[in-house]
Amino acid sequence: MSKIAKIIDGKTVHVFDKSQFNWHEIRNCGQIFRDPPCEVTEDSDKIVLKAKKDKDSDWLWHYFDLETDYSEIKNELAQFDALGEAIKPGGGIRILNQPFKECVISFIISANNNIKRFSKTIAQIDFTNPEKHTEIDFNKMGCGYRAPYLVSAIKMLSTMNFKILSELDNNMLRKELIKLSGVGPKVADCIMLFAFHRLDVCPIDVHIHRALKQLGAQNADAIINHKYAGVAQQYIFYYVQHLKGQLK
DNA sequence: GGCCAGGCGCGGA
DNA sequence: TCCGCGCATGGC
Repeated sequence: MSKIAKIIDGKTVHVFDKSQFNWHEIRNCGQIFRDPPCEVTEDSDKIVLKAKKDKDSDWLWHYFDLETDYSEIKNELAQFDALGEAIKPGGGIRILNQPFKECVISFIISANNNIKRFSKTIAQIDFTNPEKHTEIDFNKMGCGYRAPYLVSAIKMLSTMNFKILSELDNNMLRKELIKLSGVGPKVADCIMLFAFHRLDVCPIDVHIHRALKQLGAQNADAIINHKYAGVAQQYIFYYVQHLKGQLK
């Protein structure tokens, strides 16, 4: 039984360890770009999550990965001197279990785009029924040249089985995901981390490379290949955004 | 006003 | 298999 949180009733979850749950940090570490799928309110001694309409507390439990103790992950990553400082500002980060389709669609749109712009696009998408959006719809939402990729990928998604994909190892899974149009190595890694919870997968881009160098990581390879490399990546991403002062 | 954005698809070598 | 290029469009 988790010491972090407790299911109170069918719609409510209480998170008692406030040091490892912070929606602002979860929202701004680069894994998700929209409002939470539940009410999040803070009490003096706990955080209260209340599920919306079609969701329930079991769903929230899985979505927020409340079984996992992130203090242990933080301790493990803190062995790297270069990460010591980077972990501090985003201590409340958790890696979500995002719905597969939503994750694929979101990260296709993120490619060669900026966060502010594509967040606005993502806010307009109906993720419960993405099949209903046409190429013209996606164009109106500002998807640009990615509109046909999205239509094609969404169609292909309906032939894919999340459970079967879940059983593949990292290399095989990446290979399958790249078959989706608009999905290359970088977007595939994001999907693996944020929808398949492959915490060892570390989406690498120039920012992360630069940040590791800036943090003085002589052992960047050891970090990138660590079993929690993906989580480390999220602390680094948040840390950089935090320093840039670009967080709302 | 020009460069950039959490890259990717495509054609040619 | 590996380059180099073009790409919609708003933010800055």
